[in-house]
Amino acid sequence: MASNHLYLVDGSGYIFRAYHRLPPLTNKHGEPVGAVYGYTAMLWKLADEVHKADGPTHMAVVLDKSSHTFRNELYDKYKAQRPPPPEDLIPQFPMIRDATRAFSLPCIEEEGWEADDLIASYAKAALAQGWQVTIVSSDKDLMQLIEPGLDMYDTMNNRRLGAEAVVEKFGVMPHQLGDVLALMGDSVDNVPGVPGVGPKTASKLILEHGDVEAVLAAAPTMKAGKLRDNLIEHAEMARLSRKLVELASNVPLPDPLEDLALKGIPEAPLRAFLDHHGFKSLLMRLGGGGGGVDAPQPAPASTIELPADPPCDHDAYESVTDLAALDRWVEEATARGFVAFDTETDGLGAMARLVGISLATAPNRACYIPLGHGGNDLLSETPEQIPTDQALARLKPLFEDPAVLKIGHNAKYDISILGRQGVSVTPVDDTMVMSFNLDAGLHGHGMDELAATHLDHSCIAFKDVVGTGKSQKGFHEVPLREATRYAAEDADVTLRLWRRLKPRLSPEHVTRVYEMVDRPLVPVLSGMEREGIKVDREELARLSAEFSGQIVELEKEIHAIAGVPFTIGSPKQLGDILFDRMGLKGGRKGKSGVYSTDVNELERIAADKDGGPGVEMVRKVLDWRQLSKLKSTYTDSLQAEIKAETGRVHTSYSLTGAQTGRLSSNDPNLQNIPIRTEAGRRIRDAFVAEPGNVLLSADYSQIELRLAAHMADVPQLREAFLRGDDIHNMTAQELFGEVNRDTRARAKTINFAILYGISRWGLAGRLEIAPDEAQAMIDRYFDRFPGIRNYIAETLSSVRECGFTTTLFGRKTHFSRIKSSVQHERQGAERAAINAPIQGTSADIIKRAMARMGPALRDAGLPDVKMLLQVHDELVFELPEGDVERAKPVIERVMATAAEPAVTLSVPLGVEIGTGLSWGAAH
DNA sequence: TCAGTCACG
DNA sequence: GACGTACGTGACTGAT
Repeated sequence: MASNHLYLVDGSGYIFRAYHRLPPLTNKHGEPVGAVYGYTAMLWKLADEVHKADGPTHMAVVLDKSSHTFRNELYDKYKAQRPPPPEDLIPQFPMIRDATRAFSLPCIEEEGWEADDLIASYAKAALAQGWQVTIVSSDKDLMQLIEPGLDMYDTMNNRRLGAEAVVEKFGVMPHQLGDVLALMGDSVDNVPGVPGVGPKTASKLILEHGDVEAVLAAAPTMKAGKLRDNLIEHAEMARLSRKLVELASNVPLPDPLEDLALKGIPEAPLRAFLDHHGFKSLLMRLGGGGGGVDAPQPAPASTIELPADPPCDHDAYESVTDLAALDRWVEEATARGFVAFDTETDGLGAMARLVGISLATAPNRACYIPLGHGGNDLLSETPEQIPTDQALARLKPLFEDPAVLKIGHNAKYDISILGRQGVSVTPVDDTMVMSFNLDAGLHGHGMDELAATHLDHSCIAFKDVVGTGKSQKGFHEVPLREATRYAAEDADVTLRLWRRLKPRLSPEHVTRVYEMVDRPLVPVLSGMEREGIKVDREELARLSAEFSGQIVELEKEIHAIAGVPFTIGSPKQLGDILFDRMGLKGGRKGKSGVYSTDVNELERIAADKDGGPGVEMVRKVLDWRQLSKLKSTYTDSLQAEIKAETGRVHTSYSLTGAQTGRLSSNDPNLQNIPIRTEAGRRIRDAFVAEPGNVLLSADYSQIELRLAAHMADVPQLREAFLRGDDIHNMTAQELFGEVNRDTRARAKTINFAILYGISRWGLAGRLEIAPDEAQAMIDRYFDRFPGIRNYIAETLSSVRECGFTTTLFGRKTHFSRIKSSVQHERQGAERAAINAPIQGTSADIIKRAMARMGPALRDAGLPDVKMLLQVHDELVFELPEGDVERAKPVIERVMATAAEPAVTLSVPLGVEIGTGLSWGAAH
């Protein structure tokens, strides 16, 4: 029997070469696809190799994931001045993954390693097993690896490269190539080498002396001249270069060798991929594809017109209750290379109980696998169903198969549920996130709404299945046939949405934000939700009791002053008491005829120096309000949120809740835990670490102002941040010519006003000055910082033209009211549009930091550091006390460099870190 | 279900 | 001249 033969494809290297060799082709959707076309054709060629006697039995595509590797630690200039990839190549990177998936091949990439290192490690492991290895690449660095049993294959020239090719090109054997490359250096990668030494001299030196160290040792004895001097003077650079060109061959393999076995290419996903891009000649080779020209045609971007799918047929859905049927579904999904899925649970949140799983592979081809139906209710009979552990044992390989794309709608939730069952889910697409990236601001992204919008289909309402109010049942009590109709429909609709939304990503230019920001975050958030954070119930109970006593006391006093008992919590009653009964002046009624009693209004009254009983009462009402708020929203409610299983509180993050791209947190909201007042801060002290651990809080300092300085190009602000100056002092100096407490406070207010889109009245209200004065101040700000004026003008003109704003990472937010004929609607949209790119870019950056944090900590040997919370510009971690000092620099680095390499900022990102036994203490 | 209020960045 | 004129959230309360 022939031995195994592993093909390792250097995907990253290939795409750059293909980009420069092939014309700038565009597919029918207007997407640049030249390199993708070349890459696809290359995979095709490799697929043909399978049939040859010596062909591959195992294959993987290896890609570069991170820009930061151990080589950057050795030499900070390594690859530092590489120009960013060409604009029209960037969107092609994610398409490479799509192409790879269409061929059902695993994609290997790992944070902290270059593709070359992974290739070297896989090659070494395979050779050790006695396998043959072929590296599909023509990269000179990889030629070092050539040895008996390992060759290279340059698909562009159709050439096999063995040791003789290395001798021909460099004059040395492959095992000496590293030494030659080190002496030569590489200007593209910024490997320094030795000045004046090129390939010829390098190979001569190495042939003569053996390796770099021997050359350096012999240098003093060489004949006097430039070469000798350079070798002596740059010896250290030569040694460094030797380390830089060395390939790491002991990287832990992300996927075991056996998983790279070729399984054949399922036709459907490949056809879908080729069809999407209009790669006609390849389609023809697949058989049945239309004729016509070979290369994709240049064409303007247009909306994708898919033929309408058949309507949802609920009777076509299958209830899967035996293993044979389940195996058929797993097999079909594996063959297709993608599957839509959904989980049904009792209750909500990451800690809910799994009741069933649905799958869909094509419109109306969907099933429901009941797992936890019946059971704890005597009235409902337990239907026949596969025991959960058996079903999951069959489903686990599917959910974990790197060659099968799992499509979910709000997949974060399903990943949590399955994760608790020991099943990880990867790779994942999420139609809710896709919709958000495409259409944020236009409509919601719930499945029911999207089904109505895109599919003209109205989904079975959940409450029609489980009922409402007292008679509401758990999903496990829903009869099997009905549960199947509902659950399988969800998977079916998810699949249909995916077929509509996925092809829109690239032509609408949101591939980058989807692939680089939001999609990688889905499993990360899932993990954070499952992790939860420990809350000290007794501490909260103590606070509740304490607040309660004060509230009762205040209530008595307020009623005594009013002379009549009333509901203090009713703004209507309170307004009537204050302004009518007690005769306080300045009461303003809103359109509903109720006096305003918000905190601004009450504080205005409370500030009255010679206040009568009314003023005294208002002060007590303010205290009462604060304590009631803290008690009802935090100290009482949070106790109820502690889950018995974990003793921790598990929030749920919404990726699609905030129009700007921020996350939001709910059930409970852990992004608005008090901090600004003393009473409130005590609530933060109830968020604690497990024994032996501490909490670490890391926050970006002034990130939005820094981004404004970069995006609006304000030199004074930029330089102040570079110097590390106090930014509000700087603004005060610019605006008022002197810095004191008052001018700093006013400057701070104006700086924030700028971020939020300013109006003279708004600023006037905040600063308690006349609108005219506020306007003068705004004018002065614009005169000192003209970049801000330009930024606002450009942002507005662009949002008026396109209807959306974009962040530095390409995130869109749509503003349909930007053209409203109602002035205050239009002006509101304008203010939001000015803010959205800044707030959104900040959100993009921290999201990237979050996606990179886990791998970075793991690579640093800190697997026990857990990321628990995100609060817009802050990340909260729990970690063993002994890990703190090692974790700090890793966290700091990941956060500070999170924009790179996609975006290069002209201001540094400052990160502040604190630790303590409680969240309060970590600040 | 809405409006008002207030906790956070 | 008015817009309860700063952006983005979620939870709770009382009133309907």
